[in-house]
Amino acid sequence: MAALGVLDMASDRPVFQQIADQLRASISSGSIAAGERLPSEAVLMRHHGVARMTVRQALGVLKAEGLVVAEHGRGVFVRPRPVMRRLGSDRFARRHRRRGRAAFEADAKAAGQRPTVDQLHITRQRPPVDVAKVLGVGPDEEVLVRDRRYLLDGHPVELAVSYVPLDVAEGTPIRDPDSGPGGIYARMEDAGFTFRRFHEDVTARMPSPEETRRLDLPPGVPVLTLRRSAVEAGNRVLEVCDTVMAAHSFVLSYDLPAK
Amino acid sequence: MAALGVLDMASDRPVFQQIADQLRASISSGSIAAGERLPSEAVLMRHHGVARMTVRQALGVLKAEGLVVAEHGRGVFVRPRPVMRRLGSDRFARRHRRRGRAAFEADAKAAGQRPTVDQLHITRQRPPVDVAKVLGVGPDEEVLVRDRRYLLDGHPVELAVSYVPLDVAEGTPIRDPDSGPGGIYARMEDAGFTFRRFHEDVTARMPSPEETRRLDLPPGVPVLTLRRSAVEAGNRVLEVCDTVMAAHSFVLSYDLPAK
DNA sequence: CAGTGGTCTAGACCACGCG
DNA sequence: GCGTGGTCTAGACCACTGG
Repeated sequence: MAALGVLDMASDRPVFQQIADQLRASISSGSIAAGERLPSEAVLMRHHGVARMTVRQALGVLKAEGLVVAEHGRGVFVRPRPVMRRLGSDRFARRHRRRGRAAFEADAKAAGQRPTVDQLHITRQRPPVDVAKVLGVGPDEEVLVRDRRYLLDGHPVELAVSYVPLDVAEGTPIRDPDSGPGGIYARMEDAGFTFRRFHEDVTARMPSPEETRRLDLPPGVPVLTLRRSAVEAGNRVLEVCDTVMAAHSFVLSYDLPAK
Repeated sequence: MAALGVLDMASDRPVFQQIADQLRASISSGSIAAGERLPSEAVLMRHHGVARMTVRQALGVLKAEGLVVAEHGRGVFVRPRPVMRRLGSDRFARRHRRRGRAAFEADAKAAGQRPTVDQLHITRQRPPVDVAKVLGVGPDEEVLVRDRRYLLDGHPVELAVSYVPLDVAEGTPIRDPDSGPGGIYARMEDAGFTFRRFHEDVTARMPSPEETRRLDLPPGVPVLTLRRSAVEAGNRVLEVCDTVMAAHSFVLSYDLPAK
C-alpha cells in the first residue's frame, strides 16, 4: 500500500512530514478512498519504526489540512466530500420574495434540502462600530439585532446576524421571531421600502472556538464570511447582515455583467 | 498577565485547551498586541507546571487558528493584521481594458501597490474534466493553458490558471508570454469576441503543500478559490480561470442589482 | 554563548467504539 | 476486553536567532 512506503532517513524532510506526504498521496490518488479508514497509529508506528508522537504529528498535519477526521475509538478517516450548496447571485431576486421565499429557503429548496432556523435571538443593541458606520447611525444608537442559525436537513451550516435601524424595523414584523413568508426583506418592501442593490464582501478565515461549536465544524475547515448591505433606492443602507458559513458546505456564485 | 492565568485542574477541559484559551483571550483583548511575542515555551511550562509537549499542543491550537506564527529561534508572535486587498465586482469593466489595464493591474494600482507576474508557463494541455465541460470541448481536446503567479510589491498573493480553447487563442497574442496592455480579455476583444458576462464561483479551503509553498503562506491561513468563466454574447465560454488567493490578503466585493 | 522553537523517543493513563 | 485515538510526562538532540 502506498500509504505504507519507506522513509528516506537521509532526507532533510522531517520524518513526520514524510509520513504525512505518503498518506496525503494515497488519499489524493484515491488508494485510500473518501470515507475509508487510514492505517491506525499503532500500525504506522510499527511499519515505520517511529514513536507514537511522530505518527500523531503526521496525522495532525493532515487534520489541519482538513483531509482527514479522527473519530475517538474508531480510527482516522478520509473526510468524505460534503454536498455543496450553491448560493446563486439571483437569490435576492424580488420574484423569490413574491413567492414567499427568503434567500436561504430558496437555495435550500432548489437543492432539495430541508431548511430550518434555530437559536433565533432578537434584541436591541449597539452594533459594532463598523456596522454603525455602514448603517449611518450614531455610535451609541441602538439597532434591532436578529441573530440566528440556519440548518440543512438538521445540520448547522450558517450563522447570521442582521442589524436594522430601529426606524426601519418600526411598524414591521421584523421584531417578531417569525418574519413571515419571504423573510425580512419582503417585510421591508411591504412597509414601502425599495431595494436598489445588495453589496457583499466575502472573505475567509479559520473559525473561532464558538463558531466551531455552533457550526459543529470538524477541524481544518475554514469559514467563509459574508457581509451584506441592503441598499435602498435613496442609497440608504436598510440592513447589514454578517454571515459565517462552513466553507466545505458552500459555493458562492456570482454573475458579473460585462458592462 | 492574563496570558499567565491559573488552570482549573477540576475542569473537564484539557489542560492544553485551557492554556490556549488564556492565550487566545489575551490576544483578542489586545493585552498581547499584534506583532508582539507570546511567553516562551519555557516560561509557560514553569508557570503552569506542565510538560513541554502540553505547552506545544496549546500553541499548536493557536497556530492552526492562524492567530500566531512561530519563528524559529525567536519566539511565537501574534500574527500582524495583513493589508487587505479588495477585488471589486467592476474589475472586469471594459473601461479598464480600454485603458490598457488588466484586472489585477487595475486593482493593484488602485491600492498603490506594484503588481508583477512570474512563474508564467504557457502550454497546450488537456484541461481537467470539469473545465472541459464548462468550455464545451471534448474530453481529449487540448486547450491553451496560461499558468502564472501574481505578486504585490514582490510578495506572492495569487495563483491563476487560465484555460482557453485553441480556436479562440488562434490568431491572438494570447500564446505569447506578454499578452499586452489590458490582458488576454483585451486581446480577445481585439479579435472580435464580445463578452456578455462573467461568472464566478467562490469557495474556501485549506491550502495544499504546493500552494503553501508558492504563496509563501503562514500556517493556519486558508485560501479563497475562485473559478471564473468568461461568457461570450453567444453564450459560449471563452475562458475558464482558476484562481487561488491567500484568504488573509483578500476581500472579494460584489454588487448585486436588486432586479 | 544562552535562549528560542523543531523534532523525536518511550513510556503512562484515560475515554470511546464495538463486539 | 481490546483496539482505537486523546492527553500528558520527562527527557533528548538539533537548528536558528541574537547579543
